[in-house]
Amino acid sequence: MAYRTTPARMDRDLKLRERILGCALKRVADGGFSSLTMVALADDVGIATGSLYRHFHSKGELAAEVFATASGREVDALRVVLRGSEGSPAERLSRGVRQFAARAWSSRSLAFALIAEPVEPEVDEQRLFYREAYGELFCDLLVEGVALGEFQVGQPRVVAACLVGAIAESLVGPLSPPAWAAREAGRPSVELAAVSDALATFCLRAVGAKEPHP
Amino acid sequence: MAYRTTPARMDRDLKLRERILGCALKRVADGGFSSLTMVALADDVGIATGSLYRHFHSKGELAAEVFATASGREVDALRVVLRGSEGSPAERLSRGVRQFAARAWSSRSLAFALIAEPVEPEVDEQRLFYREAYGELFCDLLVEGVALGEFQVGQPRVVAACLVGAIAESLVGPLSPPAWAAREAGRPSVELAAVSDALATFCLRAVGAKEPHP
Amino acid sequence: MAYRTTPARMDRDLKLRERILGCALKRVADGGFSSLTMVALADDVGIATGSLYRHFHSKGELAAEVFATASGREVDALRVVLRGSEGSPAERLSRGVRQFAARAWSSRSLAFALIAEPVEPEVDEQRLFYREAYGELFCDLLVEGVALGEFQVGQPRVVAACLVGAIAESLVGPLSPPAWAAREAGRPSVELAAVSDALATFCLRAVGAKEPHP
Amino acid sequence: MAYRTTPARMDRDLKLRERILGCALKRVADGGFSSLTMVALADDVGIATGSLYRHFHSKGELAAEVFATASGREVDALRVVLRGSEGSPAERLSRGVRQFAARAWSSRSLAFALIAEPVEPEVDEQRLFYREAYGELFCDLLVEGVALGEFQVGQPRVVAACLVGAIAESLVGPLSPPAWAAREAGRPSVELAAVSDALATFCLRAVGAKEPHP
DNA sequence: AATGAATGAGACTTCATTCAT
DNA sequence: TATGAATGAAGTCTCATTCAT
Repeated sequence: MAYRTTPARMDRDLKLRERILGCALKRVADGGFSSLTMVALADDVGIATGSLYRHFHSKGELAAEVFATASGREVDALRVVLRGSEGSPAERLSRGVRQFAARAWSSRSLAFALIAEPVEPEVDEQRLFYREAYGELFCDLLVEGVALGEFQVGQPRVVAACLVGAIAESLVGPLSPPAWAAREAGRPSVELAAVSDALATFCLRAVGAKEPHP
Repeated sequence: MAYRTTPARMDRDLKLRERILGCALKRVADGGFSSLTMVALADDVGIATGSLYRHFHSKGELAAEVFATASGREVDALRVVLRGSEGSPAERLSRGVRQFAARAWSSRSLAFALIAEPVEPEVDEQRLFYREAYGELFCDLLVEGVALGEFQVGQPRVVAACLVGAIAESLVGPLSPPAWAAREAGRPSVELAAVSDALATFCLRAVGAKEPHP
Repeated sequence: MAYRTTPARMDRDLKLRERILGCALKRVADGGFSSLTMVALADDVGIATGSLYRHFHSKGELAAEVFATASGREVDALRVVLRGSEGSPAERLSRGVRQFAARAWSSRSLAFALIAEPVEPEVDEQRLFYREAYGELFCDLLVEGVALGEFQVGQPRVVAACLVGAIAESLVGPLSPPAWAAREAGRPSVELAAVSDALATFCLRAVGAKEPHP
Repeated sequence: MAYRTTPARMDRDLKLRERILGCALKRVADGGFSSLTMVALADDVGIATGSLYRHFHSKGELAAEVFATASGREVDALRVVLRGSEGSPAERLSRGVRQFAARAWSSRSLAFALIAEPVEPEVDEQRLFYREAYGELFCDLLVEGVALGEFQVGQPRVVAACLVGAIAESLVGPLSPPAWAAREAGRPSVELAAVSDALATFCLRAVGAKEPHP
């Protein structure tokens, strides 16, 4: 009652909240988001199910915060390198990219859960399959271009994946329901044509194409 | 015997199967994979729940086929342009990328469901948010590099997204559980260092950095 | 229409009916009664599901007839030996028992399905467990009695199982719902006391107890 | 922590668990194992379906425990008489058999469900019918043997049932899939010939045949 | 008469959320 | 305040039976 503002309590609550998030993160890292159930989580933490709801209004909120926590760390780490480190932008870009890859590598399964979230196992299989299918198409083209002296690409498979990712990601923003709603509400939003142009230029340059095409 | 192979019957069956897939695709496009339930789907199609199981052994199989159908179309369309159209590789790459974007645009929400699969709605929100956060970091760097004359980038926001996508996607393959298993079984597999190098080169070139860095 | 009594048709129908029963028997022998489904059976026979219902009103009827067919064969074989063969009753009894065991042995899984029908796998496990538990109790007693020179038993484990079976089976009749109903309807029926006495005498003699106890 | 081990709570839980088992037992006794469904059971107990799963992992586990509970009581009761009571082995055997019969009698339908588990009602009918058919064959032989002074049998019908039970039960063990697997894996296991011999001797003695036959 | 796709009730199971203690 | 048993809606899947073709 006269409880709610006791500093000691606030402190304890904060600690508990973070312990919950820590356990949840561990669960997601080990078994993906689908293994994050409230009962199992409460058990991990050593508290009652109902007590979770003192700290999070719903499971969705909790899951979102788990995602945010994990991603937040990565964004912070990236910020340090990209903004705060020495060297030219190109050096920092290179360094940032490499660090990102190295960090993801060191927490493989968490990174996988964050980047490629599982829905149904069979669907996941398909996703990997089609990602490779796209990649292969680009890969063939890259090899051909390299043979003609038109492209400069050392590892066509990796570069092909990069192209797939670049294309997909550049579209996620504009395609996302919020962006959509914005557009329909008349608010300013990126146009497809602009994205398309920028994307094409990006890809051509990335593969070392001789001259920038329109 | 009389009946079993009647063309009319086969035709009707094929049509029903495709009608089911069609309705399922619509559901996924409208509400993501999480809105694809057998009861709701059967209701959409106007048949009994059990009847779905005459055409698909399990929900997973159905969902996988929905994914495959939708993705397959895109892969096919891309193949035509990338492999079968006229022009130099660079021209074809450019054309392919633009077509991909245009097609995704025309089926916005399905494309979104395929590229950025929903888990819990709140988690999805976070994903978009953090994708932007990553993007913003890169964007700042791009702007800085452009100001210094080090990078050549017209639409920093889009290019930043491309970078995020390229990085994530190039890692999805090596990070995926199957790739993992392969590595642990001693089978050959792409090494992180190689990916990392190729990735860095890719990014630097894509942003028009003057000189290729290590 | 003028169809129903054509001899040829009747003949064909009889043959089909028996083919159905044959396939059903095979199914039960291979996978127990739980693997007997109408769709699978129709598939085995090579006819339509609905056609099964021309020969059997319901699945229950079909299953009952499968049971009857299989058991009928055994009863017939037993009758030949018990009634129709040469030798004294004791010789015939001995011969009949041995034949029964040998036949069951040669169609192990069908015999098991008939004698110890599966319900739920876990329940089955328990049944076997408790049959052994009963058996062990009797076994201990037999060993003790043999040591005291009171019983004459060569294979206590087998004899213990025989005791369990004799007791259970002698009760199945009187315990069965039909027998019950008969009793309640005032119709004559075996009394528990009589069964109990006969059972005890049977068991004592069977284990070679020196003197018949009351 | 405050709560988790409260005696009152543990007591209530135990009571609920036992209440569930009690209701399940009643269901099985009344309608056999096939009438034991989770929805119906939850309804009987007056709780939600899902609550059953707090006490039992699956329906199979629950059903197995019902079986075990009921059978366990009988085994315990039998043990007391067979092992723990006074008198010679023969006296104890006689007493045990009679007690078993009396107890089964007092819970007629449960005993019936345990001893002769229902699959499909119609199949059950057949089983009873054929048990009688076997019995009748033996009965005739017994009557004949008695008339010749070769057998000593007071109640041929009951003794005939005992013979059927003894034969079936002595075979259930060796015929059971586990025993099978053991044999195929080369592990020692009872041989048919041994069972057959012991069985024949058992039966001949049990019917008071003058001389032991091979 | 034969077909077999369709039916649809009903079985088991999971899990976010609530609320009496 | 914390607890955690209970809830109950919702999901997937099975299969005997029917009936239009």
